[in-house]
Amino acid sequence: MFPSTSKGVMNQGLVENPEIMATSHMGFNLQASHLPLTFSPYSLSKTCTVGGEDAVSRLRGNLPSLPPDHGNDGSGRLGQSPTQRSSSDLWSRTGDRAASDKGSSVAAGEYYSNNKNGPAANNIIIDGLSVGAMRMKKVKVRRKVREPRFCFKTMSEVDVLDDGYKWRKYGQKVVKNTQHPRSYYRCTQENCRVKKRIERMAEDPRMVITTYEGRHVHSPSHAEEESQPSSEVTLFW
DNA sequence: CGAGTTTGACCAGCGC
DNA sequence: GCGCTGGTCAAACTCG
Repeated sequence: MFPSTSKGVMNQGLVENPEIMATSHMGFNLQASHLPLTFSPYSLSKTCTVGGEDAVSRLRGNLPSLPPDHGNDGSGRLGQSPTQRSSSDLWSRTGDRAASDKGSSVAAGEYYSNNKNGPAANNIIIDGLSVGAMRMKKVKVRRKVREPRFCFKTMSEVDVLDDGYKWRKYGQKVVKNTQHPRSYYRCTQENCRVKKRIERMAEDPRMVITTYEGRHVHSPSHAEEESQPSSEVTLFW
């Protein structure tokens, strides 16, 4: 479903929004209790460190959810203003199907291992963005609907991170070349089609790879009590 | 009893 | 065209 890197789709020279934009579009929220944490891309184009001892905690609750159709023209690319475009020139498009489809099992390991910084404690490293595609099944017709995707890895005992949203598991699959199954979750909020995949790295089972797909059209279920002042968030760079 | 999880089956895309 | 693989569905099951 998502173009693989091997097919060269990733290298068409297209420019996407900085991944962090997509991150905020998705209303991404992460709890500090799972540090250390490392964001990673499907492929490298740039590495940014949202440094700080409590970077993750500051992340939580401070990434605004995107209005339902903002920034997505349905073609799989995030909408960009000229201003955004200029800043995104530093970023190259990553694959639409990076961590899925053929080779994805290794993909997880390969793409993430590109991060040479390693899981530095309390540092968040974001080095890429992938715009993905997803299939939607309606009756017997599955149509492709591309959604922005964002993935990161955390060193955590637990698989499912508390990101403030409520998820419902809808599938589990053992992917090739990995001993750990990949779990599929959907946001339980009505009309919210955000999904996330969770799997453990083959190379390092302590590392949990979480891939978000889509954008939340609502606030975190408990954002009110746990969100921080928006002034603390510095996810636009 | 409702919500969430498990799990086998099914389907689509891709490579050969 | 066929086989492989990842993603999704949905019935059965579990849990509170």
